[in-house]
Amino acid sequence: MTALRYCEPREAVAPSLDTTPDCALCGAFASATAAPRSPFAPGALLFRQGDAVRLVYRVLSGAVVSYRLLSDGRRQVTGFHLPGDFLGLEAGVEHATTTEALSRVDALAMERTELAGRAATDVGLARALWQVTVRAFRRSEDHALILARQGATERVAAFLLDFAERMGRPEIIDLPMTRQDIADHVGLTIHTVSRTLSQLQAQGMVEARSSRHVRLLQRHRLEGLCA
Amino acid sequence: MTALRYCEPREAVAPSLDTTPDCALCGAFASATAAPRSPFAPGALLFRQGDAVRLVYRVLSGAVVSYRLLSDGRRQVTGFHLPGDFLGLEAGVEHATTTEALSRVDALAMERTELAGRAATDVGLARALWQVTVRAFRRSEDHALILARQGATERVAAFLLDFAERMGRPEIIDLPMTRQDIADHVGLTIHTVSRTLSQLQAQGMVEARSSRHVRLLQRHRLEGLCA
DNA sequence: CGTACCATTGAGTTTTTTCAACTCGCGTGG
DNA sequence: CCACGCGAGTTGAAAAAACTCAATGGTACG
Repeated sequence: MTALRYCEPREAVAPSLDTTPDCALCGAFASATAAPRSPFAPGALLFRQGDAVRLVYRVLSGAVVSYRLLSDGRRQVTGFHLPGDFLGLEAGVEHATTTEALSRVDALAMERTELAGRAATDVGLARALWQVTVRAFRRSEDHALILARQGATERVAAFLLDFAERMGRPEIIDLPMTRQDIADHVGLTIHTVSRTLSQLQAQGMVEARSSRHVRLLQRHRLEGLCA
Repeated sequence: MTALRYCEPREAVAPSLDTTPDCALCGAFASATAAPRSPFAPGALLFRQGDAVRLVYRVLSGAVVSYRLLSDGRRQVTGFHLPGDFLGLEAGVEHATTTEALSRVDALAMERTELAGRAATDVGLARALWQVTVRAFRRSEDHALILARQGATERVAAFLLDFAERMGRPEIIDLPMTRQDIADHVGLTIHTVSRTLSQLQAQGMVEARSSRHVRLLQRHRLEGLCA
């Protein structure tokens, strides 16, 4: 069940300073005085950039996108969130991103104050919060590296591989986001993303069954691109 | 005194979920069974990418650069560290970066196991560790945004402003790193960085007294570039 | 004073963006 | 049922941005 992914991390990101894997956060959400929120419809906002952090979430189903809007209207997609992911933990007192449901989304909610209160007495929970943040940091640095140093082909390939990995390496990946979302995530225009996908398909690495369903035909070649 | 910067953060990055500013980490380093390490000479490595995390540091003086080497020889500078900064806290069991002294560097060292042990019983310390990581995460996301969406001029301007800010906004900023270091940080080539600086100078926003000493003449115009 | 490293600058090339046109799929309303 | 419109996606051609290659200039240090 992918909802438990962060309790059994398959990423090679080890916990910080100590090595205790930890599911305290999952437990906190499970036992929280939090109702499973009524599901979010596609396009619904879980929270907005600048909002005070009241609730934090754990995604149960569906997909979510987080982004920041720039003053000149450009948009930076900071990440996509899948079942098992936590939302809002790495925020300050204000949310740094707007977070929007891409599909129908079920999530567990928890009061930030309740979580903070528990962490103040529960060292295991405090450590878990830290670990989630460390993972988010690592993910962000990996992403920065791609943005700083890779061309369009590498960026798109890396995105596809990463997303497939997080989906559990299915035969065909079902992309819940638009090309624009991808472009705003990997720092390209929608045109370049589209062209690049067409090129990957022409080279036989990928098959686009429809624009939202992509089959990865030659994972090793894609991985080679991300050197 | 800049060495206490992280105890009195001037960044607008608030602590996570709760608002307690916290200097538990400073205290931990101050009272650690850690010798102030003999200073590092310029070019000396504090640790290497892939090393097990044995010691974590707090910089007292000098400047430090952290970077990751890619398989194809390219290099991504993840950040520069100044007095007051902590090094190695956001790492997993292995360091994700190589960290190198740019100048003569004095630092306090602490055993990772000692810090982890204290954090296991000291909730305040655990929270401080989390907050430092949250800040690193925010910094990384801000950086990713620049890399994803900004042109050369904006990148260089943002770098100069950020560095000046961290130095305490001196009249003239003294860059401890080479052009190559800057280029590898902002995701450009050394040539583009150099050209861009020349342009900023031609436009009167900056004065290069020498290649390592830059005076910011029109901060507002530079800030305008980073819109 | 020469060597080595860092930095700057110019010229040509590559990559990506921009601008524009066109296609596809899908739902709505005539 | 079909025409229409709309948003999403694709593709081509021209323009802009950044990179590569190459040469030159500057500075520190032996």
